[in-house]
Amino acid sequence: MSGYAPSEAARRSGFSLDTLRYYEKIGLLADVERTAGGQRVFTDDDLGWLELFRCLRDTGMPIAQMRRYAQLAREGEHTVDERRELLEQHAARVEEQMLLLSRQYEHLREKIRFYERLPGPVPETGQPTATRPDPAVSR
Amino acid sequence: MSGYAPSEAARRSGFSLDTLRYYEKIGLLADVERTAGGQRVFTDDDLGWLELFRCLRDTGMPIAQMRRYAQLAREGEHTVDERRELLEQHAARVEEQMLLLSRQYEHLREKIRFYERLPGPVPETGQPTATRPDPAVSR
DNA sequence: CTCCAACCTGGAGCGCGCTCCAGGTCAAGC
DNA sequence: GCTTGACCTGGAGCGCGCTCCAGGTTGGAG
Repeated sequence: MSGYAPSEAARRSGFSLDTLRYYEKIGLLADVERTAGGQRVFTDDDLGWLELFRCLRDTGMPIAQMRRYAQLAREGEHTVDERRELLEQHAARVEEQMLLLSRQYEHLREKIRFYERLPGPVPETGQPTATRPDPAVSR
Repeated sequence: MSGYAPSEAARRSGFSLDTLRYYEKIGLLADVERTAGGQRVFTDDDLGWLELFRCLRDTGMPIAQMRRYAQLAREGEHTVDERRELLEQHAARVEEQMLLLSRQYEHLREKIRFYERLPGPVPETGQPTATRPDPAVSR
């Protein structure tokens, strides 16, 4: 139920072996267990952390902040407020990010719609088209 | 109505002067006009391109692809199909990106909700909590 | 016991997208 | 005409997040 070889941990977490080692080196993962011979053994708890890191990474949190979070968590219960705060601020940034992304996605779609309205290799007509063909469309 | 000094173009586009020069250097912006003395003069058309680049950049398109797009556009009307294709494929990637982002945002929210349910500095109870406190939550 | 694939370490290198710098030129205001 | 701040160029440097490498060790299968 617990105790995964590095390759297995990589497979399950979706991070590369190198990344797992890197995360440990910079102090994201701390106290990863070892065999007598020094090979890493990842626990379910480690995998839980990795899942969290993936979430934070996918949402664009810089590593320095993840480190801070992990550090706080290791310091104990008295840091829960700060941890929640950190996550909430991050969530707020993610919301902005999603908003921007969907706005820009709409622009992109608009631009594509323009291309679809082109019937074929007909010279672009209408619109105060500039000398260079392309933009002027999305405005 | 047309003809902006570099600083003005930077202000309007939101890109830094260095970035504008960089974009020209690598061939994103081509044929930027110059004064007799060699200083750049940006047109409305240039600003249109910059707006497009911002859209593509904000949605995560790598510069190499933007370059390709700009190149195609410069080649003329016979590349419209390829350009549309390029944008459509990009839009598809953006959709995936938005999906991933909102999924991970939900995880984040879930995690925050966990913190909010903590009444105070009470030891975490319930759940098969691991030795290390923090993750195990978001699973 | 032997083999070999998986693992270890410290440190160098990389790809991206800028950003900064030195040393020189331009041009608008006085 | 002079000053001064905006601009020019080529090229080096940077911050991030890995990724790769050399050279050595471990440990399970046969």
